[in-house]
Amino acid sequence: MKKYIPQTFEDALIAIWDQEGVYTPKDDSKKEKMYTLSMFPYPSGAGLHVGHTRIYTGTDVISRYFRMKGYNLLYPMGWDAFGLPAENAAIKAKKNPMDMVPQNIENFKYQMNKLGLAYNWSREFSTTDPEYYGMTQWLFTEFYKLGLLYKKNTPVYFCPTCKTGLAEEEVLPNGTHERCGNLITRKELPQWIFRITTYADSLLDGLKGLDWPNGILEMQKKWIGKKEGINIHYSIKNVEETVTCFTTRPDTNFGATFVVIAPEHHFVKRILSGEIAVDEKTKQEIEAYVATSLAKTDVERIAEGRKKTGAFTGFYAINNLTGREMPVWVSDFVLSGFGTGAVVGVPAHDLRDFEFAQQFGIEIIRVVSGKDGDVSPISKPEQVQEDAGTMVNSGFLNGLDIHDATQKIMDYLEEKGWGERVVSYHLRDWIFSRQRYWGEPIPMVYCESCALKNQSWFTTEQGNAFTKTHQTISKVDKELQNNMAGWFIIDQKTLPLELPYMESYEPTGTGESPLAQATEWVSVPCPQCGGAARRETDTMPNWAGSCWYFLAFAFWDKTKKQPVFDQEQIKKWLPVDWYVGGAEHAVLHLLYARFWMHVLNDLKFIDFREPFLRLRNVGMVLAEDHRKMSKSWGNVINPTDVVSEYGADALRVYEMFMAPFNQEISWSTSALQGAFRFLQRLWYLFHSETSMTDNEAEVNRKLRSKLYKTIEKVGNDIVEIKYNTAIAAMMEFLNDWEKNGPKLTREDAKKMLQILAPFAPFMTDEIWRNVFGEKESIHISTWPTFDRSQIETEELVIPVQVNGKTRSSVIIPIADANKDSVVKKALEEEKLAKYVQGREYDVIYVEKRILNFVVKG
RNA sequence: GCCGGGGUGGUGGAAUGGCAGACACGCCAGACUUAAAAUCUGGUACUAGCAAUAGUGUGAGGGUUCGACUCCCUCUCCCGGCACCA
Repeated sequence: MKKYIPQTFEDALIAIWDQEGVYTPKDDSKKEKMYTLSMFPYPSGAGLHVGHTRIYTGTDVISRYFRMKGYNLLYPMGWDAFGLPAENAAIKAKKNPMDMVPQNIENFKYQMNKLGLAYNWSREFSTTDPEYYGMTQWLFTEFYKLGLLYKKNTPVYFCPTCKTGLAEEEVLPNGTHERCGNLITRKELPQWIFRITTYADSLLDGLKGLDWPNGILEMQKKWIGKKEGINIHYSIKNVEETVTCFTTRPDTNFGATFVVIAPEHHFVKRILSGEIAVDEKTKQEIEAYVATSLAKTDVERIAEGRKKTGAFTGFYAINNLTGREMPVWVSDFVLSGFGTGAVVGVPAHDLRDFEFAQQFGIEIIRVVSGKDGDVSPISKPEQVQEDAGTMVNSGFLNGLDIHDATQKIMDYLEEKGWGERVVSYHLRDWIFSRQRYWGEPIPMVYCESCALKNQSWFTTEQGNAFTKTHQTISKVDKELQNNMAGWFIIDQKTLPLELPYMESYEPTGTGESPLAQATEWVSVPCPQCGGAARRETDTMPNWAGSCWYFLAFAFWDKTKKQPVFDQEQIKKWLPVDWYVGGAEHAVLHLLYARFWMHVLNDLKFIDFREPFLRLRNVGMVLAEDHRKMSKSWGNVINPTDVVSEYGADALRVYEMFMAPFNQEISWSTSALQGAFRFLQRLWYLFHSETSMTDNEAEVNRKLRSKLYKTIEKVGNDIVEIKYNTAIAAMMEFLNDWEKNGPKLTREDAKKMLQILAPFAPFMTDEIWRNVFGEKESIHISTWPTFDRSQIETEELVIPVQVNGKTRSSVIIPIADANKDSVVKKALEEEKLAKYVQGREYDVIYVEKRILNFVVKG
């Protein structure tokens, strides 16, 4: 019999599929559209790893399924090739990334084809293609016009290894850079800032109706971090100064005994500059404290834990509610970037405030009662009461629940003009410039002489007109326009602004981009006055290209000339129906891409707001030793090696079978061999004389029923991304089919082949063509239908319990599966009789499922 | 500390109120073989028993139910995320 040797047909099929155009079908608008997408990869020099194969196979299965179900499918692939890893790899290899990236892409594509991934390659592009990044730049200019982007000197996170500024989201909790793993510092640099915060509410609202994993939704919510509270203004005794504190708990304000401001607070600056007079000793103390706390690295802050430090300013803030004079302290537990950079201390009801008060001997006043009306004084950290309760010692709030008290005091403070309700967010604006070579050049020009005349794009005729017509979306304010003096958008018709090829492009570390060295490229005439001007030399971050690539797939067509931003095609295909990728992008790519789409929707460029309707996460693939695969551990599995040894189908089936799709798995070569055996056993059955027949009389009816149940289960499991149980069901069917040579009709056998096709595209098409003589690929065949009446079997097995414990079971014709017959039959069983005989009992019968005798006494 | 996910045989896992352990890996025994690999057949939660069978069993304890891996409460451990966010 013909042996199962995948190497003898897999490569040939890749060529046949390509030649027949199996995966580049005619766009058929009569069918319902379906857009399936894996997060596109950064094409590293190392090639695909087995983690990639898991995401891509998972997306491939559902895509192939939907195509067979008759959907008009968009299932593309492309390359996210700008960014630090590509550039760092190129520096190491002493090459230009422009030369290296195409080689890496070639290799990735070759490996993907080897895996039998059914991409429509006519849609392929790389974010580094000038036609593509020209549009990324165009979008940048549109965002600029709206006032969402501006340049400013800003303290930023700075990676000394990568020598570039970074966004908040790129810094890991341990203070290292998300890409390179090295420690981060801070630096003040001129940066392009993307005002994502103006979309905080929009991004939060959009999460509502998304079919995404719970954890990812929660992480985005938390990252946006919306908090509703109130800013309370406290005037400072004997000085012309007001300190504003943000709080979500104004209900406790009768218990406020001190105020703490961040070391960066403007009041501190006024004291240190001598603008506000204090005695020399206090000034020196504050100076010393501020200096040490600003010099602290994040690592030192973390190491210090919760220990409270601080310095007294010598000033007092007046609490209008109580008339109390509250000492104003400086401490670094108050963060300058959150709220107002100042907090009011209520030590009885906030653990941090308590720790601070205890450290410096400040009075503690209880204003909320604890459990059972407890109003005892608070002197230990575990007594600090942050939970709900009833107000005490709080004047007109006494007796109220804290939530009612919060509303009442807010109304009161606003009425008196002592404060106003505000909403605060954790989300920060997005630092959007990188001082690196390998990214999209920012299409802006700076003209010194126009800057002196306070001219900018906003003062041009075009700028004026635009700002007027876009007032409802545009968040441009006067201050921002003044900040942008001298800055002009390059003529959009000249896009793409191509990245110059440079012999030497290493990062400088001075805060200046390597592009500044490309003197010819940098100097341009000013679009406004025509005088000498300079191009912006920073580039966009690696996230830029991935913020809209899923739109580009809708209209990209390699077989045609220069693509245009085709709103009709976008409308037709978007949003993405199924988006598959790792959970590591929870607050990076997935937040940024949503932000761009919200803006584009406001601009009416697109007719939807949320780009990804369904998100499914893939679990990591660990090494056989349960550690992460890594060159240094020497435990890396290369998928191409696996394919040459076992074939792509075995690898695919193995990775889909090992565990639920979203769960982490450890590599297991013996389990992979099990997947290979499964395919091999099927192969033999499809090549055996005795397993199939053309004679209806020889058909095994039970087997046919099992087949139809399996077809149904596999289809259901695929759309629930339960690939492991889909494969288990097919294995179960195989076991039945193998036993004692029961027969299927050839037509039924073909159905079995079809439901396996999304998982094992090579073997199934090989058999489809060579055993069944089909002329067209199995992959463009229609998902099997079946006669439902054939599913029902004639007999049922009904388990019989006594007091909920299973003691026996009865086999009964389905027509007789009513309570009386089942009970009668059960009582004939000797095993049962001994539990039931001579005793009183109730009977619970669940139609066709179970029988339970409830014996009394 | 807070948020999210989880704890089931030797291993990966299945079952989401109705026969716990499907399916697979591993292991044991057998067949084929000079032998090994491959392949095939049978067995494989734990305890007692030659066996039929009985008892126990889904992290721990309690509850709801005729019936709980599944629902509720308390606790515990593991994984992921966030964390001096006022």
